[in-house]
Amino acid sequence: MEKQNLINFLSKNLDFNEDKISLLLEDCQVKNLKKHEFLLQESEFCQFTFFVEKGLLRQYSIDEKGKEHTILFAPENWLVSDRESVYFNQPSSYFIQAQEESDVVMIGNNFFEILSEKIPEFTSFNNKLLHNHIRHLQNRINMLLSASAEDRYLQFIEMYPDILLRVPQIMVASYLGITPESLSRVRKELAKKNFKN
Amino acid sequence: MEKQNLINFLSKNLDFNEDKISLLLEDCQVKNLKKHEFLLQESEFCQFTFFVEKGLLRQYSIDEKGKEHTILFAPENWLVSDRESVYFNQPSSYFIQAQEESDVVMIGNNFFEILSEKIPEFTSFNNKLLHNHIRHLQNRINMLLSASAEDRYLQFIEMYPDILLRVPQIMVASYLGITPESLSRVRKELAKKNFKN
DNA sequence: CGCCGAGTTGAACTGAATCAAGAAACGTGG
DNA sequence: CCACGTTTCTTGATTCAGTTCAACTCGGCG
Repeated sequence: MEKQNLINFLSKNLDFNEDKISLLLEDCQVKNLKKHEFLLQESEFCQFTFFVEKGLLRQYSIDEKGKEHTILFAPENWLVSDRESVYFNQPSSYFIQAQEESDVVMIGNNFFEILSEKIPEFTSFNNKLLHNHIRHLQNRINMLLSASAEDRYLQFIEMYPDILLRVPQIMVASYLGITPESLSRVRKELAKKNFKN
Repeated sequence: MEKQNLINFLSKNLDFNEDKISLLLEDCQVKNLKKHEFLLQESEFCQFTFFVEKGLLRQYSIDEKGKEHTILFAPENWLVSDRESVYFNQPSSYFIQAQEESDVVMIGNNFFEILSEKIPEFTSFNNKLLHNHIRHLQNRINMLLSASAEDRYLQFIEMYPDILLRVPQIMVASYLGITPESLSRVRKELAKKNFKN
């Protein structure tokens, strides 16, 4: 079944049997995306939360000078959305793009409410997701406030070793808030150090 | 009544009458803090969410090099907490300190659950708070990724004109992720520009 | 085969950090 | 309420991490 990862994800966290969840998910579409296809573009209203069944998504913004800033990489079993756009009904300032050929479950905005009604415990699960999100953002702010280019890169390797191998360096750089050239130099330095030790 | 701001805040958002809310808040302590007094210190477990009735709180971290990084300023009617510590039961990596003489309502960690039970609509209000928090953090990340020292300062003035006047520059600098010296120069430059125009 | 985006490297530049010193503002205890 | 020490703010000189610009290589894809 094409939504298997999402079903696992929910049934594991909700302790609700797979068949019932499968039933609830019936009217969520699954979309197959080619590499570089967009799920959301700047100024659009974000209509869905996306669950990545397969592949890799990237959420990013483009600033006034035309520079890309990667907000998030979302590999298998991750959720992506522009909560600001969804929740406050604003046009989004982000792009969400498939970085690889991907399968995505499109979760409508009202779906969470529906789920809350049918599964009481879903509310607290949703809460957990929000808290996780907050934790994640908070840590990133801390990193941006305190760490050098090298430290950021090391932290990134530690946290997302798999992603490093799946995206071009230029995008890692835009996640870390440094230029691709700087990242290239940081890597060179690290290689030198590791060779010495 | 000493919790009046919190009562207003909740009754406005919950459309629940003041007396009932007042009753529910009965077992929340109010604490008066002298300037520089701490509500939370690094490595402690955060036991409360704090609602600022009066005064100004600051949440910050200290990195390995001993530098302070301001996470948040919380003036009247703001909530502060280390959600990561509260929710995931971890020792906190933050300090929460009174920046002025302040009155704070201490909201116990189970209080939100209690409220959810008694006021069904509270759940969605809480949701809104979490989304707001996420929006706030997300915007800050965007700023840190894309804006220069001067831009950050201008954004700060725009967003928190009142706070600017209530805290030393050194703390604004630590919020913006720049040194106090740099902030001083940015201000000087801006003063020059404004004089010309 | 030829092209284009990604990565590397070098040289010059620059925004911000660091270090240092002096002036002003603050607060604490006598 | 004054006096003293501490913190904050400013300014200058210097340094440095990271950016910018430009040239060249490499690997993949049409």
